[in-house]
Amino acid sequence: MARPSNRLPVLPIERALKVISGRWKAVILYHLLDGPRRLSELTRLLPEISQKVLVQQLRDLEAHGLVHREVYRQIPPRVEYSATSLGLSLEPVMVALCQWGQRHAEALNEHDPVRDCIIRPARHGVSAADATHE
Amino acid sequence: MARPSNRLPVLPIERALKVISGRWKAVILYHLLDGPRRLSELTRLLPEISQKVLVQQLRDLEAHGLVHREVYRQIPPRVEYSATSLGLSLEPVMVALCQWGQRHAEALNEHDPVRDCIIRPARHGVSAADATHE
DNA sequence: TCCCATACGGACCAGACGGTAACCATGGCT
DNA sequence: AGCCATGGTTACCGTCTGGTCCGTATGGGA
Repeated sequence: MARPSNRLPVLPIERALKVISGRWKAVILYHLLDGPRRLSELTRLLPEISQKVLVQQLRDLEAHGLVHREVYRQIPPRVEYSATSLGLSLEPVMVALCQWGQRHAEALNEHDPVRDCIIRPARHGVSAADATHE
Repeated sequence: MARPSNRLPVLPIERALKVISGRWKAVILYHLLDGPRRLSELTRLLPEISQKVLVQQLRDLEAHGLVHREVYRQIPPRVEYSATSLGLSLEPVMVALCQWGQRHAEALNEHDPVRDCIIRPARHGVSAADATHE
């Protein structure tokens, strides 16, 4: 973890929201659910995010204990970001949020084509129970 | 509903987060789970929020279909805010967020006294199945 | 006539947040 | 010497958000 985690809200729900409601945090976390990713991988997976912002969001997630950052001293450098167990434990909550978001979209502007849920909607045989770190 | 709901993010999870992650929205919504509340009631229940900000948050919630605003033309004026069915449907998600928030608090700074969850942790005989509006 | 309660609305402001663009350090390869 | 890839960082900036303070409209009651 980077810093001793600056003061978060005391109410659990506000704390939870504060921790995951950054502009790209949910999407980033989603891409880490399947295992570690290098920064360059994430950059390629999420071209809409500038690298600076990506690093920023990752560092926030790290500071809040959701993401682990592993540096391999190689040339060229290799840095891997992975979800901690705390980060992984957020998945069901994210799924719930996603499902509610779909419901919300249907309830309001049903004319809009309902987009696929980025958070896995239903898992069959998945292997997200490995490198957990922290 | 106030406005036709300005464009929300397309990804369901981002949409959900955008809709509920205002500074006071979760807490406000919590207080509406049990039924309609007058603005003055909410002001008294949540003294830390200035009335202007309270109205602001309520109007956002209304614009996004989570809250219904009922005006009674009386003197002095009477305005009641209540959760719509869409708003009520968010409760389980908020509970999940709250539980995860507690877990997060314990995982990081367990020395801090774990605060009670503002979102009802387990309900016994509750009557939140009434005025639903929308 | 003045004051009260209710339910706002506008002016103004400071900080957080996200975004662009450019720069930097390392060491291998040619 | 110059270029490449990786993984950053720094400077700067515009917008959004929440916050304070104060004004306003209505009509009842003293």
